[in-house]
Amino acid sequence: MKNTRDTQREKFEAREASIIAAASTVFASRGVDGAKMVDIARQAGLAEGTLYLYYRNKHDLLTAVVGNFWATLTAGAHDAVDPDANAFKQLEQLARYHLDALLAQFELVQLTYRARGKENEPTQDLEPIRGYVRIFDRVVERGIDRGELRDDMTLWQARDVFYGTLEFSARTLTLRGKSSDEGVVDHLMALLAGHLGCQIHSTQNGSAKNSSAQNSNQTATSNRALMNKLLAIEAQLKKLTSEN
Amino acid sequence: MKNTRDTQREKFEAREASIIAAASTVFASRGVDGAKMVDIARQAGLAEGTLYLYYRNKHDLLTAVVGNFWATLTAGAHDAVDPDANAFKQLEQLARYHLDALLAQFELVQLTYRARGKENEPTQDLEPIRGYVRIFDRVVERGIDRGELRDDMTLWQARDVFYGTLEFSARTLTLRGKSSDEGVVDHLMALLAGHLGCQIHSTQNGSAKNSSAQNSNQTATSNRALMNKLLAIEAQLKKLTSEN
DNA sequence: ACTCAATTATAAATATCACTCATTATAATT
DNA sequence: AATTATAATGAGTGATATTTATAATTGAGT
Repeated sequence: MKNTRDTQREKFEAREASIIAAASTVFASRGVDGAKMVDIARQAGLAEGTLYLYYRNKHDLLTAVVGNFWATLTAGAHDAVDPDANAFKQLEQLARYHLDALLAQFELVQLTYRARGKENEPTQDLEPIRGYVRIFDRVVERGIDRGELRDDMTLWQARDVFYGTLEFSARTLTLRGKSSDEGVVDHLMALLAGHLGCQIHSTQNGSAKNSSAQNSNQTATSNRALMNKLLAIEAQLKKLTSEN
Repeated sequence: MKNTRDTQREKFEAREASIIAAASTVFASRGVDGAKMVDIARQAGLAEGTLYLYYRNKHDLLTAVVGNFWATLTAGAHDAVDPDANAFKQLEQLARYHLDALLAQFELVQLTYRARGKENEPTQDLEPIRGYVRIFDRVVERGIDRGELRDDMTLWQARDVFYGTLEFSARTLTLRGKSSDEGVVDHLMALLAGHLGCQIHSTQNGSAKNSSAQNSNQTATSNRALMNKLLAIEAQLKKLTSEN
């Protein structure tokens, strides 16, 4: 019932996978320009021409490698994020996972830039990256629904802060030869907590103005905000004691 | 007194500049792989072989183009930042200038990634970028000295947030075909203001331990915990007052 | 003004790969 | 076993980065 047809498919996909694996290591170690198609073929145990039965050209192969990389990351990210945690915890988990992954395989991240040639087809090639980014989006959207994150944020801007910061940090850490976090995630989370955090839902704190995106962050989790809160409480306490 | 020696140098540098100019346009329009050395040579009014008297190979030429780009940006940035403004204003000016520059010449930014082959020589090729980044550093350091920014921040982390966010935003905006700011700078500045802003000097909030670079961000995160505790207390208080 | 050496420019020659295709090997079907 | 269909191969082919042998240019010293 499944005999030949499926066996063929399996064989095909196995070979496809072995090509991707071979190409990944060769691209990562020698760089795109340094990677010769013959080398990749040999590494995968194939003749040069055979490669072209599976991938139209070098660029397509690169695209496949990059896509595979991000797809793998996506799978890992799902495991890394605890579905029962609150939005901040989830973002922190995602950030930590992301940074670790970048540090571990920075060469493959670099390849991503080669796969996007110019400003062109936003079709298939970017799809796996989109899927990866969507994880962030879902966490944030869920956080907003639950009232844990402010609902007036601009999603894509938050996204760029998140991924932009982490990627640049990864580059810096890689250049310095560090392979550890160095507090980057804590730093980023503190930054985001102050800005994306939602005070509106958790309190009845009647400062009506903080729905305006521009200046609400000033009130965020800063020491000043804490002090204000303390002063408010102190005032209430005073009122209470004098009433008694 | 300056006769031949200087004249030669001038001639040499003029030709060098014309090569860079030609290469910049060809690289930017056709991409690195699409750019043929012959085309660049012709564009610069030279024969193919002559190029190699000025630059060892295509990659060196690319590096020179990229270096020139960042050097130009550096010059522009100096003009864009008002030396008399406060640190926040300066950062905002720098951010706006940077984002505009990226949007205007995103192709050249992309080239930067090609010039950095692998994790290699942090020698000459990165130098102009370093110079550019140093502008940010100086603004921040000056802000700290003047007490406008907190002195317990980690400079390189702030830098990565700043440039990482702006570059990713530029990419997003470019992909969407927007050429305007779209509030990105405002957003970023609000974010940084909340986190880099100095309350220590304006208040006497004596958290003496935050001079240690490593766990200062922990303190920032625990502000959130503090706030939560405060909110809980406030709620209890409210209940108390309403019961009376 | 004229050599001569050094420098600078040139285009033809070479080397390197990505990619094609005619041929061979393998598997499926009868 | 014979025949057909499918997959794999590696010796070409062409494009182009880089080299190099040759030519032009320059400028100092006479």
